[in-house]
Amino acid sequence: MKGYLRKQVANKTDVNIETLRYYEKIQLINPPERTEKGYRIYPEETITKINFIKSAKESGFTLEEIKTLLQISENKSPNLNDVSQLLDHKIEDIQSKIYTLEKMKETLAKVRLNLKSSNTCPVIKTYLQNF
Amino acid sequence: MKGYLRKQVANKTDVNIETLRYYEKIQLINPPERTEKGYRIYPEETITKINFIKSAKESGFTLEEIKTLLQISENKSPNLNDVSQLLDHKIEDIQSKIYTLEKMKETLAKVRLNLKSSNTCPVIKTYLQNF
DNA sequence: ATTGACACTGTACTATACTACAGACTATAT
DNA sequence: ATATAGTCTGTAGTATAGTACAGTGTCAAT
Repeated sequence: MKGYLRKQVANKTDVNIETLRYYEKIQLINPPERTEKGYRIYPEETITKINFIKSAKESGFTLEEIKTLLQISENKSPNLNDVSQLLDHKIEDIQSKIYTLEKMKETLAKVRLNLKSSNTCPVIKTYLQNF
Repeated sequence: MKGYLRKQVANKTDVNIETLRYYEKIQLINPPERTEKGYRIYPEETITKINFIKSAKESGFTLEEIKTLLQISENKSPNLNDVSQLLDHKIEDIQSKIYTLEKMKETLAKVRLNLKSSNTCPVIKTYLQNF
């Protein structure tokens, strides 16, 4: 019987043990196999998936969007054209997030540079001019 | 009396009119000036700020984090060393978000490439190998 | 055989981030 | 003068994403 129990998955991925049940409920992860006595046995894949979900969440995707991303990647959508369109859309989405983050990074780097030289000048001006 | 009424700000930034009051309540934006009769008059700066908040939210920052980002940029923190450290931390944060997004983009691009060639092969494998 | 750590279910509670609404006032246009 | 569109306040309700807990069962070690 290879695989992980709830607690083990929770530890390995550093999420709350209840979160796994929640993700199963909203169908973000597949219901895992069960032992005779009804214990969930998660495959290795679940670990990878949870880690992906964590990353995607941090990058501002909702669980609903992540579900879509996973469906795309698993090629579960019925129509190939739909998938293609969705993919393009998601890729654009991601690109624009990257762009925003890069602007933010630049701005904060500038703020840091100016920190010691002038704490009288309201740095927000430097900052806001970028948005 | 230059500035914008609530509705105007809401329209310009495409947020719900009530969101402005909410952001004021949680001190994400400063309480604006009022007319004699108590109407809020928002300065141009607020528009910029709201737009920034929207971007940052999309990039996965919480309102609490955004508050910090704004405080840093406005140089409102008391201690310069604290600010410097926080800045470094935030910049790293942003960098790691960018990294994740770039991996996701690449992956989806690969999935798109493989779309027509093979819809039998579960693309999730290509996908998950990147995480 | 019993203790302790884990599992199961269902249900309830929480935090974050809004969003809506009621009841009253104000401003502008006809 | 009155209609209507916008403002004010306080308060309540919603969606998302968990998180906790009660009551019960299971397993491994002593």
